[in-house]
Amino acid sequence: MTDASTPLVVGDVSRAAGSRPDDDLLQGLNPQQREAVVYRGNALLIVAGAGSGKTRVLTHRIASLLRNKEAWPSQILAITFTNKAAGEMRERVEQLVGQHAQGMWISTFHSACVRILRREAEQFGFTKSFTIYDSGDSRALVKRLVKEYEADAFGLTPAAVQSRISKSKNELVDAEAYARDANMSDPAERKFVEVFGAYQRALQKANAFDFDDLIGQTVYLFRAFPRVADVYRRRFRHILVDEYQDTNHAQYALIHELTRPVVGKAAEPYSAGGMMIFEPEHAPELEPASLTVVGDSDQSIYAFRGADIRNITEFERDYPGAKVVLLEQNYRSTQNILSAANAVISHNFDRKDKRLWTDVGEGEKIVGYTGYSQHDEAQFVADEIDVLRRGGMAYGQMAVFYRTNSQSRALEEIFIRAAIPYKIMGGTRFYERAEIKDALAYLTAVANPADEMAVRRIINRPKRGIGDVTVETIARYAADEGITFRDALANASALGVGPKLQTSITRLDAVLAEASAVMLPSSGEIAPPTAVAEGLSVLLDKSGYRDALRASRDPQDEARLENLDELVAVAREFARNNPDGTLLDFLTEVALVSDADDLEDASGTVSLMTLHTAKGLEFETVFLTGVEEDLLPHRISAGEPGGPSEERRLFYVGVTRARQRLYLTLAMTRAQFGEVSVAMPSRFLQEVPAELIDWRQSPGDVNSRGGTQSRALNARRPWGQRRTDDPPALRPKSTAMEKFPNRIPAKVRDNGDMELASGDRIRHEDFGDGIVDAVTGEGPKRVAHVRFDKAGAKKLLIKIAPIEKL
DNA sequence: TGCCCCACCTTTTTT
DNA sequence: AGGTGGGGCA
Repeated sequence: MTDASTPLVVGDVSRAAGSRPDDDLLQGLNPQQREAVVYRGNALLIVAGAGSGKTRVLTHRIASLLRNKEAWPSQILAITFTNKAAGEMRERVEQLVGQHAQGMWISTFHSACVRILRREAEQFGFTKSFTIYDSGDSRALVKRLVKEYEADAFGLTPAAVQSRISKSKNELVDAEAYARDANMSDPAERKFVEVFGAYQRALQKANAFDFDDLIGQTVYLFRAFPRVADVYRRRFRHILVDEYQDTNHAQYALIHELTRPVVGKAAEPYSAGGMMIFEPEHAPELEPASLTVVGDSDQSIYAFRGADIRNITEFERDYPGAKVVLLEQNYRSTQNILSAANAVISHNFDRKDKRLWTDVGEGEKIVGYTGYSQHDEAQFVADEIDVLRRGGMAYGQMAVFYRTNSQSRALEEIFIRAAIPYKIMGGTRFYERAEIKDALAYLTAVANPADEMAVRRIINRPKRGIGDVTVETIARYAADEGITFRDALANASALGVGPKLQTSITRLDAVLAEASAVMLPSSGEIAPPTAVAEGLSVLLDKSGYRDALRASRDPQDEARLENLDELVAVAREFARNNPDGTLLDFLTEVALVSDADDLEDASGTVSLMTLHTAKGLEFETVFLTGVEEDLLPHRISAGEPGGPSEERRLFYVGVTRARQRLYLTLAMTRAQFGEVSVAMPSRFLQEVPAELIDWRQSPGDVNSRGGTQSRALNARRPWGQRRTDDPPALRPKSTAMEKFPNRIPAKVRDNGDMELASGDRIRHEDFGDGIVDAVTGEGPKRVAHVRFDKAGAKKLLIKIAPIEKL
């Protein structure tokens, strides 16, 4: 996080004569890639298809700029989508140019903005110790305000309010601007304006930014203070943006601000919040910085949160004279996989045609499988992983993708039973766990005492007998005295609360003060690198937080203690990597780093993740599960403009992650909301040319019950009886193509409105005869509770179960 | 104030 | 189905 603060040098940077110092950087690049590396001009758009080596091109381009002495490291700003991508890029540039990589800014939009805002916060009413609200924090705040303003009476749910605020900010429309254009004759709209305004005031009061503000306020800063903007325009001469198709309007505007020409005359020497800026006495007017963007509109999957695909499609208009380079040769996947991807994505009508190709050959066919249930589907995946593993493929080379996080459950259950090591990427995040948020709130209370939310969060954790009534008393006292909530804790005796409460409050105040002394030593002293970890331990121990967990009889609290230990370990690790890192640096990193970023220890385990998380990754083998209507494409996308296309791109992203083997799997029934429902094969399956898929079990097979047995049933057999002599991969290939020529079968097994009542006798293809105990549910979701003579009690979905009435 | 039970809502994706 | 939050009661 620290910056080498290289003095800014502008002007002639001479080129070495003779052979280019970057010759070796061009080795092994195809002509298009080479052009993308060597082109020099104000604007360059690299349209990079999946797997076309864009990271290579980007890193080599940066290295080339450095090697040729066309730029100092400090003049380079490279923006990536995730911290992980940033780390990888830095590493690869370092491999190419060694120490010269230091001083470059390679980071996400959010991290870059935090660095700028910390330096400039005082320019506009914040202090540099501001904290960052993640979506959970924002949600909590919105929720409180919705309640306070009784906005729910107008049909405004916290989730809706939060999303509207976020969308608005992504369009650079702040609370004031929104209020100006709002339709104030609509009472619900008026209410929203009120809440939006209150939300923003609360953030300001807490000296905090939410995710969207990090970008939006930086843009505001640049526009309101051109002199500040000029500092960064002079500094960053080469700006590179990865995943440009996923930028939203605010991010677009930020880049636009940074790539304006510097028109103002250089002002007097100017120090920007710690960054020493040396400006030559006669700073010349400067050309705009050169801008390189890389993107693929076919991989735009974040429109739902404001990403604007037009940023890439209209790049040439925004930057006249821009050069466009197309990378279509794919170095990742087999031709079969690419053909499937090309075929599916070509169904999106509003795109420029682009066809990925490779010279590595056709490769294996795509394998299709249809399970009876999601457990059955998961069992197939587990069995295949087992077979591939025995064939020599490492677990780390295999990944399972799904559309929604909830789908991971069934997979996990089966994987645990099959003893397959796996790791869930993303998912329920470590940093969203209650105990971690508590611990971070303690740290925040120390780092940014203005953050009332943080103090409120921890004031009664562990239980100190400080309830709502007392909290409000403190809040009122703070307001009356004109001090912060945090400072009010120091005057417990003046609050007019009972002696027991006074003691509790004073103790908490003392703990916070002690930790503060450890982590934020008074001026002059420098906190040792371990200060954060030590301070955190002080907070957790002396507040009684750990003791309370230890004393608890809730078995989950054991795990919570371990999580806290892990957080302390993270703090130590942070200290190792950032010897000068402060408490604020730590909190910043934690707020901006997602779990998806720590993919390092995924070796040796199968990776499970959502399709969104999968973007930018690649695996030898990919299982794309739940390829069903209403799931992929997701039901909710149907109603949104551009939704179905975006889902198709999501499918495309998933398919193109696979290097050699691709599995497309689905289930005929899926339990959702605790209810079983019938699933239909996804339309995307129809869009894959039939000859590319080898169906081990097609939807047609399942519906006609071709004598195969449910794997879920296999799985329930005792271990010894498992048919190890019949591993799935060695089974005769299905000839089901004619039964399911890649068309959604017209004859799904359908019992129609079969009437069943308790007492009826039925016959099931697998379970034999039984008697109906009860029927629950309605319509197509009616479920029969059946006691089978041999197989015991089962619940069956009447509409599709292979049963007949006797 | 704290605990327990019930109702409800979830499940789209994330920096 | 499972988790969370709110409300009511001790």
